[in-house]
Amino acid sequence: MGTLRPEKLCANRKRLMEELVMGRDGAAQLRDLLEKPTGPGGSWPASAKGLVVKILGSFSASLSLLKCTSETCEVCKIRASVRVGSPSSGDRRSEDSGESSKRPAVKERRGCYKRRKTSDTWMKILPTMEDGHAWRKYGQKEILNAKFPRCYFRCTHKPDQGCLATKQVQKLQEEPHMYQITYFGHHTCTNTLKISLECDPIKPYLLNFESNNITSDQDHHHHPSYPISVKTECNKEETESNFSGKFPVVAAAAAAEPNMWADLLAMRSDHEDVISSTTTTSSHGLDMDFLNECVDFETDFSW
DNA sequence: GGTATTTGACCATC
DNA sequence: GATGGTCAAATACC
Repeated sequence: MGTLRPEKLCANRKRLMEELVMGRDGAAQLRDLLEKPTGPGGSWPASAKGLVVKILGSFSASLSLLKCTSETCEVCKIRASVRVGSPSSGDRRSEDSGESSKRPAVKERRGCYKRRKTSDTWMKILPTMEDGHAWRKYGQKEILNAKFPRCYFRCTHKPDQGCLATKQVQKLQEEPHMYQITYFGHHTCTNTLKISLECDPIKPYLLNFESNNITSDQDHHHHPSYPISVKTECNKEETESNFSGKFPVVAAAAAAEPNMWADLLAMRSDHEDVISSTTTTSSHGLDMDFLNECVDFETDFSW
């Protein structure tokens, strides 16, 4: 796989963010207008009607962008394959033979060999390779046409709990501070669920997730009420009830879908310049308005 | 001494 | 034969 720049991963994603920001700004303006006295005869001013059209347009555009199937978008390609893929047995040979059957008739060139993306495969681009799980490195390879080697990790709990989750981590060639992380399989091991906001200024939006008595990610989806603690400042921890009281949507979504959050936060970093000029930011640097909006939006959209 | 990482070798795939 | 993924012995670290 060649090296990917985040902005090349999906130009539509960037546009999606811009459309969502426009929609949010429009809604805010509309709210301000609606708080003012209505015009003669009790009718809303023409500017309010124009804003409604603008907002509807933004959200329509956003929805169509979410249907992105761009050939240049690796994320979309992987997700598309995930949607059509069937659960794999974990047998690499059978997986690869399955991929061959879907491949175009044109034989791929050498160096284009890729591990099959199954229903348990997804990719992220993040400023850190930390994701709250314990991984053990088992290999590293120089990859053709890639500046940085690819590192191979498997779950630390594979020997004792048989957890088959693995991941591959590779620095992006043109953005060495970003990591392309490809996950294979879900964790079936048990560990502790904790969400902490890193205080490292280099990665101010990172959330760490550790599950507590969770038997699988599937269970995690079905029971979004696992104990969660959220560190909003260094060495200061908030209880789940405190946090969920302040940010109920964030807490629920974090419990329900940690992977989505990593995606979301990476996306947020990409668009920080756009967001920061239009939204409020909490004391620890995490833009809760933005997160809440994204959560509201994303929870209605299943990949 | 136990655990994690490194790295060359092996194997499957193309 | 080239490439990517994994294994496993050697090494490093705590």
